[in-house]
Amino acid sequence: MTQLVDSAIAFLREKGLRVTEQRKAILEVLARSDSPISAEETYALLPDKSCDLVTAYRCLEQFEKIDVVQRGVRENGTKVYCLGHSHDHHHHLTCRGCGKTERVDLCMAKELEEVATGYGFVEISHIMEAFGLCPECK
Amino acid sequence: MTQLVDSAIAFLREKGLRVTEQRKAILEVLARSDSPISAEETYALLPDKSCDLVTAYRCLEQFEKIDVVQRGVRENGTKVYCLGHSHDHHHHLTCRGCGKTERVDLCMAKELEEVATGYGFVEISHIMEAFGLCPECK
DNA sequence: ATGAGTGCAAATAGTTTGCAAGCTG
DNA sequence: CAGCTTGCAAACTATTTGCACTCAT
Repeated sequence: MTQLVDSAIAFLREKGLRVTEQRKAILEVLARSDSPISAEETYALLPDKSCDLVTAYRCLEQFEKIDVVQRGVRENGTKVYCLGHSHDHHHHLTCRGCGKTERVDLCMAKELEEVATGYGFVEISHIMEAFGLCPECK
Repeated sequence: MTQLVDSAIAFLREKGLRVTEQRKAILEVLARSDSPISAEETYALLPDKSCDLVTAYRCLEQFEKIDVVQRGVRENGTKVYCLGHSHDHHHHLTCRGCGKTERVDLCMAKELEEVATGYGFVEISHIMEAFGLCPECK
């Protein structure tokens, strides 16, 4: 748990980002969450308002840039984040009813890369999210 | 071109939705666009404000429900729509620079369905979008 | 004629920006 | 002590909702 946070913090330093209490708190929250969460949710989970909502947005954005977190989207477009480098790239299956999330280790990054290269595109990224109703909600 | 719109209109009737000038105009715009567009963009492309922006939102939502259009998301979370049934399911590769879009016929719906079923999930849907820089923008 | 559909105004959710003050390296 | 970070307020974008009116069926 703290293991994850510690290595993330080390990573911030490496990348020249400053390590503040706020950032540590945000990383803790992400480490504790077993599913991707939005900036607002991250903020809500912070122990007694460790930082401003705006700061949560800004940090998550920074974290994504240096690849300390991975970004996803909800069915409604909300951006969500989870701790982890892109070499641990994976996706999620989210319940439309209760929000319960399962990790999905399927990915077609390679195939996409090929198709994209065929069109002459570079710097390919992708978003993939699956939604459904979990056993309890159906 | 009108072919697509006509069959879409027929589909609305089948599903019990009413066929209005506004809906026809929206379908025309979608048929004319070669890439998925947002509700705002659809609205902007309507010949001299054929309907209100809100109506565009509401119609696109309805259209998606009856499966006359397919919904996607931009990298920033904006919802986008393109004409077409889910049996013609496909994805897109969008340029981060100019917005140019290419169709991608890759899809892992089947694999996702399997994994999801394994977790006991039902009514699976998914979102997948790829982004990159096109030859002109790189 | 009746309820689905529309327009207008206003509310909401999620996110971004400007700027002065604070803290890290 | 320079400048990255933060907080607060405010702006913004995308989308939704309430309600009276209209029109397709």
